[in-house]
Amino acid sequence: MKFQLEHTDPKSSARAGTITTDHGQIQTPIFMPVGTAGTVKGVHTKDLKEDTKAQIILGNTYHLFLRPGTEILKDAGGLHKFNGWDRPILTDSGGYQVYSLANQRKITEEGATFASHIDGTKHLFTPERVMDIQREIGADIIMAFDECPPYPSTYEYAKKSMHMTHRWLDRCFDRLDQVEPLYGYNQTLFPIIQGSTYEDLRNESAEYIASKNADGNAIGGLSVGEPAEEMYKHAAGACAILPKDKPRYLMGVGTPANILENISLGVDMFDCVMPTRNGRNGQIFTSEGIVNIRNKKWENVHEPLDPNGTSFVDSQYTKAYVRHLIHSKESLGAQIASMHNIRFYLWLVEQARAHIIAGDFASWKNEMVPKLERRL
RNA sequence: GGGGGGAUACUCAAGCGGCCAACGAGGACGGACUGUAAAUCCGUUGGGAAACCUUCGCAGGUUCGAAUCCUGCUCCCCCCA
Repeated sequence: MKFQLEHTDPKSSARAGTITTDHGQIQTPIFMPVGTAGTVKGVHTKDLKEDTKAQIILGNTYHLFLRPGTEILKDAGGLHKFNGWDRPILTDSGGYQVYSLANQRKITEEGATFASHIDGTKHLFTPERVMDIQREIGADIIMAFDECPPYPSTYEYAKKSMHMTHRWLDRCFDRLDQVEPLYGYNQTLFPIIQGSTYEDLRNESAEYIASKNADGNAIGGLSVGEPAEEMYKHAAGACAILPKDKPRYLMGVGTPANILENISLGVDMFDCVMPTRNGRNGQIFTSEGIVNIRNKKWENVHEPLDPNGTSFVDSQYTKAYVRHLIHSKESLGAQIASMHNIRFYLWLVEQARAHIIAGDFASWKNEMVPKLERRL
């Protein structure tokens, strides 16, 4: 994997660049739709490619390991072959599940023991095992196995956890050196900054991660319930330390406004379940604000979901119709909402990129953010 | 014609003397959702800010007290002829 930094905004830290992988290029800044179980829920790969214009999607190590399991993925020839997505894929390591499935896990220096949320079976994830599984899944970008401490965490806990994540990182790199990719293309490991919301810890972590000289770096431990200002502060702190010539990935972020603010701070890559999950639950993100499509006020509004929308679902379907579908629990409603939201997120980062290249990103961003946060 | 069962809030449906403005489900309305245990979860749903007022087919009655017991009426369903 290679990263070419092409433009930097004169009035902010926003950047535009190109990531090149063996499955194609990614223009940054980029939003990556989440496809936990090997699918971006409710959206065909054809629509994902041709309509939403997604350039890279996520998968999840923990979920894919439990089901369908790595034997089947290996026999398929890796996740790309299995799900028919021939563009880049990034897999999360399962570190976030260590956090979100907290009530059924145990963390030790060796690794994390989980009880499967599907059948209760116990599994031990070590950094080595997680690297092996990610080899078997075969994503282009793979993530270090980390611990994402909850918000808030005590300083002592955050510090211990961060140091353990650093030791786990070394083990990830060691393992990766010993095991070749299985499918004939390269895989790149991104290490992850931790340290909860403690500035000194986060700086220490960023220094350590930067010292690894990886081809890309991730900012973790944020978007776990902290105030947005806190997130921005720590994203900025990370960007100040991480190398400029490598892509920076802020994990799990966020709202459209969050994304523009973080692009402004120097972040290049984002992922979030929001456009898909919230879309399934009736929340439509638009160029004019946030629409809860279930609300009665849209009942008889026969206008596009987003007047400036660039997905075919925007010209094809009206607010009143999508409200009807969501109310009726018709799966097409969830599908339309997901497609619209993903296309909107990608339109947003495409616009950001265009404005960075044009040199007026900062003023455009300041104009957009209040609109994006408006409740319609 | 004879016998039996039933009518409860927007709908379905519990309750069968006081703890009932009335379980539960659906619907409706509103909210939440940030590296997906989520096509999920939460709240409200007779009126009123409240004291309190009006509700359980209709009309009477028994009782300190009735959606619950009694009488009559009106509708609905089932079985027999």
